[in-house]
Amino acid sequence: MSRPGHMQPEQPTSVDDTLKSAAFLAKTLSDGNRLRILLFISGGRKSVSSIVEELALSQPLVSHHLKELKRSLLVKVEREGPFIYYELSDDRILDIVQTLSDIATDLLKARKTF
Amino acid sequence: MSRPGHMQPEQPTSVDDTLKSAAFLAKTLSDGNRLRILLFISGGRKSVSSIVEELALSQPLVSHHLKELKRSLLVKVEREGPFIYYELSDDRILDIVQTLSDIATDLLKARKTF
DNA sequence: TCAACATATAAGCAACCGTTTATATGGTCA
DNA sequence: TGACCATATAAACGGTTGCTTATATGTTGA
Repeated sequence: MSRPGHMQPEQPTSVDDTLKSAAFLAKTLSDGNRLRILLFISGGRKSVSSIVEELALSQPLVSHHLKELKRSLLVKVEREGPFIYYELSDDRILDIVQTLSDIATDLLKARKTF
Repeated sequence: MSRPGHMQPEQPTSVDDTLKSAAFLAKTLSDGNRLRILLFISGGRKSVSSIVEELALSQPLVSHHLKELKRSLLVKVEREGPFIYYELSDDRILDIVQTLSDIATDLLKARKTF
């Protein structure tokens, strides 16, 4: 059966819906500080305070960006005593950041060459 | 030699500068209509009016988005008579859009499962 | 030169974003 | 309980974004 009783009915997902989701993810990646945070926590789960120290950003600003990353499901959160650890939820995000960097570098280089 | 006389001096590019460029590209990808335009012109160079027709968007809106795509160097432009054709400048953009879509789909599926 | 077409630009607007400053929440340990 | 630490939230701000409506620019063919 394609729809067992205990599952939610699967609403058909249009191409446009998927593109909207992709655009939503891209928006989350569209801030330099958020990319720095993503790269930093890609080295293993990190507490908020360690991010604040490493990236030299204010604590509320880091909290705000982490909230955005969580909202787009790009990070997983774990509480451990008074500390809260953030972790990358999908490593393919790193590939995307890397490819975006490569493309940006190439496009700029090609423009200067003209 | 690392710096022949006819070349511009290469200013050192920091990791943060590269991340900023990547973030800038991501911002251009952060709108559903721009992604639709990119996918459409990935099938070969397209005139503005054909984009307007295919995507059912207003002509000024399409022009506006094309300007953004051009500003971030993601498209190349060619005039031919009264028509202006836009073309993808780097096919890796398609991989990125595809991967973003995949990740978005997986993250949403994983969330519903919990 | 003029009309018709293809595209770009300008002005305006509600909504959103990144950041700062200030304050609240929640956990730990004495 | 209360002081202390880690983190989150709220409010306010200037700046940006996506879109619409209206107008301008530029090309073609008569």
